[in-house]
Amino acid sequence: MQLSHEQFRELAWKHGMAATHQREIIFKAVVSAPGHYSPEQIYAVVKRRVPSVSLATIYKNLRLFVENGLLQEVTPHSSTLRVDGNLEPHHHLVCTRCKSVQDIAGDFVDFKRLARHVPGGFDLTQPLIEVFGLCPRCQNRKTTS
Amino acid sequence: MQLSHEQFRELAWKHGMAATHQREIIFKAVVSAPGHYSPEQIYAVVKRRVPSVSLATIYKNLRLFVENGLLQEVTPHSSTLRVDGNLEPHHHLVCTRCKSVQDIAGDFVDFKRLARHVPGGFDLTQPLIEVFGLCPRCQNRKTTS
DNA sequence: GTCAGTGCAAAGCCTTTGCACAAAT
DNA sequence: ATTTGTGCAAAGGCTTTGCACTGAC
Repeated sequence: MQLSHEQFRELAWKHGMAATHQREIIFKAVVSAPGHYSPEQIYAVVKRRVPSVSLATIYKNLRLFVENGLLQEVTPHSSTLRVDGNLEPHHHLVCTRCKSVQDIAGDFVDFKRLARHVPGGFDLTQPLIEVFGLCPRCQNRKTTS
Repeated sequence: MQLSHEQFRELAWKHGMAATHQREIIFKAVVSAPGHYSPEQIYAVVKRRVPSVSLATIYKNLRLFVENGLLQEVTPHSSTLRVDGNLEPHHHLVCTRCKSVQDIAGDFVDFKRLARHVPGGFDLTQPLIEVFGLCPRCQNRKTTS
């Protein structure tokens, strides 16, 4: 995705964020190409253009972007280890905001079609599927909290 | 799930693990009821029956169970923050073992059916779906590494 | 001029590791 | 007897926080 300076300013203002130089570089670093980036990777890229930038600034801004819905996390999950006490095949419904997880059943996935989009050799014999959304509680909390 | 002492021993042996007392209590603590448990939670439960147990033992065994396929992680993901440079709606295909993530497209999800299984009020307006499996590389690595 | 953002260093969690002792095979 | 597991304490990695300075509005 390509974004002009003006477009970024508007986007930032729309979400009540100041349009700082660092912030713009960070955002562009993430969306300039599809990919799944770690804070360190983004730090390295941003540092080329803003050598004084700190990793803490990267973290603060990524978090802000995610909270405001400008970016998505690859893993909208709690980052702590959880193991599943349910050994039956089932799927998960996860709240993007509060990270709560509940089990869901149901055959809403067309595995034949899915198989067509999955690269050859990828093993889906025990498929677990996670669906992300916003739980009722979190919808009622104002956007930026 | 209920499991007899004998059943656990067999299960352990089948995977080349010694059937220790702690290990059995830990496993049963996880599978005795469906739920998504943190190591701390399991620690608390196990400690009631084996007061000398340490948190490190919980971690070591949970990891072992997951590696051997006796348990599933709720989040079979890298635990570090990643943001997505792809702002278009898309889904993820994640390798349970090496945690690699790739984008997949395709309409393999029946959202009407899905909606039927999702509790009322859960917002799926921007659904992100993650499908877990084993990538070709990881299939070729032997099970216990 | 005011308020929000940045950068630094320090603190905080969660998780893993190394090692001596204990238990399982 | 040998091998594998346990428990402790210490180390490690990733992420957040507090605070003075800087820059946006």
